[in-house]
Amino acid sequence: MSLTLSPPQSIKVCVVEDDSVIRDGFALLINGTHGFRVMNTYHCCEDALKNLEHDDPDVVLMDIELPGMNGIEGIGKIKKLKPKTNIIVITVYENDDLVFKALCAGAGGYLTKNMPPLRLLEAIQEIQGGGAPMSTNVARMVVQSFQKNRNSPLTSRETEVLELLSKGKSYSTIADELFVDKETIRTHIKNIYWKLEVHSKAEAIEKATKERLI
Amino acid sequence: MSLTLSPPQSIKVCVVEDDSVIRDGFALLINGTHGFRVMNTYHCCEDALKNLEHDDPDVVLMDIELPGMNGIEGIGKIKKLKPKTNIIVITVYENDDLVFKALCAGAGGYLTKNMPPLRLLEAIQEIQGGGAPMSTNVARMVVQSFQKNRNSPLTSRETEVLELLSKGKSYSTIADELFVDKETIRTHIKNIYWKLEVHSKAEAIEKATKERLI
DNA sequence: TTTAAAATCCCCCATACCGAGTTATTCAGG
DNA sequence: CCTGAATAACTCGGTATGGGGGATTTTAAA
Repeated sequence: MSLTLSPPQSIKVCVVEDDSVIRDGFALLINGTHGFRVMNTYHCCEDALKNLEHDDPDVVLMDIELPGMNGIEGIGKIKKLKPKTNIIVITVYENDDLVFKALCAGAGGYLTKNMPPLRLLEAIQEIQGGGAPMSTNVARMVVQSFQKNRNSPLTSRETEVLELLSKGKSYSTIADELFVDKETIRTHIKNIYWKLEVHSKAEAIEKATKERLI
Repeated sequence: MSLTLSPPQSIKVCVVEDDSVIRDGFALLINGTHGFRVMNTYHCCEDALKNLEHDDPDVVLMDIELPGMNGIEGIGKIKKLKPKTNIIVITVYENDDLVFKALCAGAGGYLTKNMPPLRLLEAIQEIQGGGAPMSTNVARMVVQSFQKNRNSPLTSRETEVLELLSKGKSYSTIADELFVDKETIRTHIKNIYWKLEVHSKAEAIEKATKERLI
């Protein structure tokens, strides 16, 4: 019989959240549920990082706006120290910029604070089971990020050329890959520049990326 | 009092699925639930496209492997004709390639056929409510696609340079943006090429993208 | 504190690339 | 039949790129 305080199948959780009411609420909910155990709670990333090795959490619930280091930075540092830790962002902010920064930094889930409490427990299980818990809006943002603008001013050939250009290929290489003359590619690119109202490769790629033409 | 066959708040659904058992199962489930209505079911995209204007569905449930046009192509054509239609892919295949192709083509959700039946109804409501229903594995794939390789051989400065290079910027532009000399950028790029064992910009970007270094 | 890695800068060279301007042919779809 | 799309050709001047060499300074790790 094991003498540890929690059974081995318990999911070890840390909470990083500056609002003590929310922090304690989460801790209470999680600790009060069989199969979960809160190792520690913190009001800032700095403290959480100090004890990360000792706490050895499976899942970290992470706020974004925090005193000192913000949550995005914190995610990066936790992932660097312990790459297998699963991090779920829990915040009130749901704007594109923050969502993508958090995911790029290594977050494996993204929820908003107005979720029903039981959703939190589901999410922790979901991320441990190989999923990626997301709020409705975040899921949509993420999926939409794959989709192109359907009102592109570019023809399909022009889009094709611009895509290859954005991969760093030269006019000659593109010409070879598309089995046409280099001059044809030059003409396509001139037309692309004219349509996008730009005067260089970098501007074209920037504009096309921003408007999701490629 | 309205004389239409379904109340205005009913979600109009079409099913495209070549297995008649599954197709009829879905239709029965959806039509048997208040607030949902199946407009039509099809065994191939071609037929679904012919009646798309008439059916005017809010949501299309789309299989991938189909006789004739495959589901990915079908998604693109439906979105072209009626961009506001929400499409949920329902398939047995969950590999990266198919998932990303489907999302790029315009799918707004992606589920597997082994889901519990009620999940289908939830998913239809979810996508109509601005969400993006995904199976556990698909959600994880999608989130992981934002994350970089944490074992990059490149230094942070080199990564920064390669990122700007991949945006189509020239050595001089990169130098200006990073407030260093062009010669410094050239050295960084030489080191990047050496580390990645490549000999050109395009190769470097290709390799870095594949290994998620940028 | 010694060392190694990272970041910075400089030179040469030859080729290929790029942006701008202009014109023109072929072909498919409405 | 006419427009848009894709294709191709020409010139011109300047820039970018890849490869070679060497050097210094700053930072981080051992």
